[in-house]
Amino acid sequence: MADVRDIPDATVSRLPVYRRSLVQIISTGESTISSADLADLAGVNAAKVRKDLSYLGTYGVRGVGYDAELLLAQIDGVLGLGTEAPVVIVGMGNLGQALAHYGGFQSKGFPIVALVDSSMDKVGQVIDGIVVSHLDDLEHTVREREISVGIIATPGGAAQEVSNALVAAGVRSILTFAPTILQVPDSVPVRKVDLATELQILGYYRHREVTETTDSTDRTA
Amino acid sequence: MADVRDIPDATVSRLPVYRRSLVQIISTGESTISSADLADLAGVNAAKVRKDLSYLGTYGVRGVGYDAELLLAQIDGVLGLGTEAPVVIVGMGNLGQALAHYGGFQSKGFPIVALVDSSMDKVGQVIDGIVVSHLDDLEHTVREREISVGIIATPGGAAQEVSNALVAAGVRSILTFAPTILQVPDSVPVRKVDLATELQILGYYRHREVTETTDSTDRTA
DNA sequence: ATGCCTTTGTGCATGCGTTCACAAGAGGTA
DNA sequence: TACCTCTTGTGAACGCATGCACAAAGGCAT
Repeated sequence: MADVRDIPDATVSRLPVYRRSLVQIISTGESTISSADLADLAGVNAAKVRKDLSYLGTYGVRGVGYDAELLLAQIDGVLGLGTEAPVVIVGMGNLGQALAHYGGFQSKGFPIVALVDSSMDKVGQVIDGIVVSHLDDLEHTVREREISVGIIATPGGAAQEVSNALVAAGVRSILTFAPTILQVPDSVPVRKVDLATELQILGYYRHREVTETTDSTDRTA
Repeated sequence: MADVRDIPDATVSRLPVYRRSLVQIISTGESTISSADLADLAGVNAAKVRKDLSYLGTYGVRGVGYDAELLLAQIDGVLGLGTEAPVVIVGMGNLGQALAHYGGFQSKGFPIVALVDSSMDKVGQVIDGIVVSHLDDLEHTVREREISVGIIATPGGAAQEVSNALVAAGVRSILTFAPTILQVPDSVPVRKVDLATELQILGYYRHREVTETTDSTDRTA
C-alpha cells in the first residue's frame, strides 16, 4: 500500500532493530513471528510494530503472524541492503582506527574499502589491511572504489572541510562522529553520533535522580 | 520557573549542543548571545532555543540576549557537570580500547578510571595507563572508585549480563554500544549507540534517492 | 524623561508519533 | 460447512514537539 518513499523517520529508525530481531528468530528455526513476539524482542509496543510494518506493504497473515524470511527480505529491500555500500573512514585517530578494526561494519554489508588522513604520519600506514591514503586523494579514491558512505572521525575543527570534500567526491551519505553541525546539501543524509553528548544527556537523568533524593531528604528535615 | 526535573527529553538532548556552542562563543570573547545566533550555531530554530532555555529558568535579557557564562553555568548545573562522573568501560575489544584511548571523555568531565574484560588475555594489560581488571571484580571496582557511569563495549551476547553486573555494582547510568535491548531498572537511564544501525538508517535515505532517480528515469522512458 | 529598537518569553495552532481498541480476515477443527 | 480462535490492519484519540507570531520588557540614544 504505502510507497517505499513514504516511510516515517521514526519507523525507519526502528527497522534495523526489527531486522536484528528477525535474524535472531530465524536462527532459532522459527518461520513465522507475531507482532507481539517481535515487539518483545525489539523492546517496543506491538501496535507500533504492526503499524511500522504496514508501511512496508502488507506481509502479515491474520491469525498467524509474519513470515520471518519474507519480512527480513522486505526490510532489507527498504534499507537498500541488497547491495554492498563501500565505506571510507576519514580521520585515523583513535576513533578512526578503532572503527577500521571494528568488524561490525563489514559483516553488515558496509565493507570499509578506504582509510584517509591528512597527516603524513598516518598516510602510508597499513591498518586492518588497508593503506591509509591522503585527504587530497579523497575524490579519486571515492570515485574509483565507488564509495557511497563516508564516516567522519576527525576532530571537530576539520569536520566541515572533510564533509565538503566527501560531498564533492560524490559520497551519498555521511556518518559523523565530530561534535559539529555539518552544512551539507539536502540530498546527502547525515547521521551524527556524539559520544560526549550521550554522556552529558545521561548526566541529566543521573543528576535528576540525585536532586530528587536530596529533595525528599530536605522535606523530611 | 520550571523545575529542573521537568525538562522535556527533546530539550535535554539539545542542551549539550547549546553548551558546545556557548563554549565556542565564549572563546571568541563574546559575553552575550541572542537566541538567533545560538540557534544558528546549534543548527536549530530560534524559537526552539528560547523555549528550551525557558525550562532552565529565565536568564535572558530582552533586547540584549543571554549572558553566555551564566547560561553555560546553568546548563552545566542541569546536566550535572559540576562534579566529575567516573566511568568504567567493560569490554576491551577494538571499540573498548578505542574508547579508552579517546580523549573526548576525560576532557568533558567523564574520566575513565577503570577498564574491565572477561578474557584472561586482556586482564592485566595496561591500556592508556589503566590496568584491565576482571569482570568478576566489577562490583569491588565500582564501589571503590565511586564509578557512576558504565560503558558497555562488549559483543551483544554478553551485554545483558554485563548490564546486570553494572546495575548490581551500583552504577547510576549506562551507555551501551551493544546491539541489544537491555532490561534495566527504571532508575538507571540507558543510552544506546548502535553503529551498524546508523549505517542501515542511512541506507534507507540513500536507497530512496536512487529509487526516486530511477523512477523519474522510468517515467521519461 | 521619552521613544525607538531589539530580543525575549509564550500562547496557539499544526503535525508527527504513539497507543488503544476493535472490526475484519485467515486458518484449523468438528 | 459452520464455528471458533488467533492475529493483523487501522481508525481515532491523545500527547509531545515544533514553529509562528506577537505582546511584554529591557536598554540606549537623544
